[in-house]
Amino acid sequence: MAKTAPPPDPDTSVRSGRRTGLDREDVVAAALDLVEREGAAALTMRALATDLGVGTPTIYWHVGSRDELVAAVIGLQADRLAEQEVVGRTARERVFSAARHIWSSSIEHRATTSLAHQTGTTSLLAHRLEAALVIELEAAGLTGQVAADAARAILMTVGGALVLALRDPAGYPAEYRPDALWADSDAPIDPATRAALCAHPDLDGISATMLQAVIDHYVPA
Amino acid sequence: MAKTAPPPDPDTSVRSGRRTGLDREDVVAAALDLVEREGAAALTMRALATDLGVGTPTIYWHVGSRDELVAAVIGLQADRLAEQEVVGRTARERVFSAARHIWSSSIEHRATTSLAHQTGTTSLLAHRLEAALVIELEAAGLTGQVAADAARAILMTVGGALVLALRDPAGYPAEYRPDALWADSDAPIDPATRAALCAHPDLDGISATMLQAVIDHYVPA
DNA sequence: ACCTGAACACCGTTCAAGT
DNA sequence: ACCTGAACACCGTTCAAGT
Repeated sequence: MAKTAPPPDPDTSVRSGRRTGLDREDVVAAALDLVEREGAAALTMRALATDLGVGTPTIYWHVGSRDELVAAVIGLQADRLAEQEVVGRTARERVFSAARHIWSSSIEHRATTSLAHQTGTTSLLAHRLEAALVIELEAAGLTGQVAADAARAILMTVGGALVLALRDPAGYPAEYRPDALWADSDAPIDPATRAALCAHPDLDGISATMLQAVIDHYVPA
Repeated sequence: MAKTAPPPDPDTSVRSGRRTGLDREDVVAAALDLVEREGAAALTMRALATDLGVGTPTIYWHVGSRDELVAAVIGLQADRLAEQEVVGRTARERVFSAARHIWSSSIEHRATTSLAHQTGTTSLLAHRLEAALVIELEAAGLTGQVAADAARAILMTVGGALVLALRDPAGYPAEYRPDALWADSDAPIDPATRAALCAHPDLDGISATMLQAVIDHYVPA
């Protein structure tokens, strides 16, 4: 539903000579595509330029710098996520729905989420969904500081689960992986507990449970 | 209380000629010091080599690669954090104390925490304090899956607050800062709520409140 | 206004060569 | 065993120059 730019003048869209008919919008979309395809680390100015068939300085002309490009990419992704519809009949159900959208879309587009995470632009990525959350909270009767606190508490719950979900065990040496740490730990811990700590956690389930608890605490039934 | 290496042979400690008397331990300690002093981004192999007065390849000889160096740095910081003592009389108080250690030390050493965050080694940084948490949970009567779930829920709560606390507003363009996003947002939100969302959140307070709620949920009184 | 080739100062990493 | 100088292939960024 995002407003799409009208097609450029046919004469300039014929990419003869130096004009490529490239738009800032095109550059940002290609960057997001690159991240989703090949991961956050693959987003280099040169790789993006190659994808678009232009020289590297062209990217700079359109977006200014890599930091601005990243911000624009995260912003675009945020726009796309904002299309998701909040469902549910009760206030609690609808708040839960909005919060779960943040969780599931972050997992689904984990490369982009990681990019936001690494660059500290998470608030930008979450902002639209956060707004949806606040609207539902207000519909449930919360306003002012209480609504803001509730929104933050919910965001913290989702964000905390994402920190655990998005860390890449393949990213660092094997002896530093969580399961190896617990297996090798000399802490006086019960074997059953140790086994549970080594196992792959059900983050989706824990996250949902905590989310429900936080929402029940803030939103009246 | 970490075992310190005995002083090297006096003859080799005289840094004449090629021997520098440098240890892997020294390299990692200098790297951690560099991060704490100048931030996560300042940790480059060349800067570290300059700090230590050696050539860059020397760093590689001692630590292998930058990824391994980062893992070792985070591990060293984890060891230092582990010295903090858990206090409190009741089980809930002690679990709360252990969890707050994770929060406060992460804030206090935010540069190192950011480094762990960016490189996906958070689990490594938190592991020792996590172990302390599990020990207190077991002392409170939880074992196996329940203890592991409780530990994860507590970690998620702390981690979520850290995501919000550690993002650097100066890092990206002004128009993408959280307060600007809320001020410019066209979402139908009550002015009082909007103002509360623009204001600097009391993360320390929210974090403590949520932590207490999670602990009360898992740990019997 | 839009785009390029060529260069700058960085980065992680390697490797033959020294002692 | 430990350390170096020099190089490699990358990176973000800039800039004079083109149309």
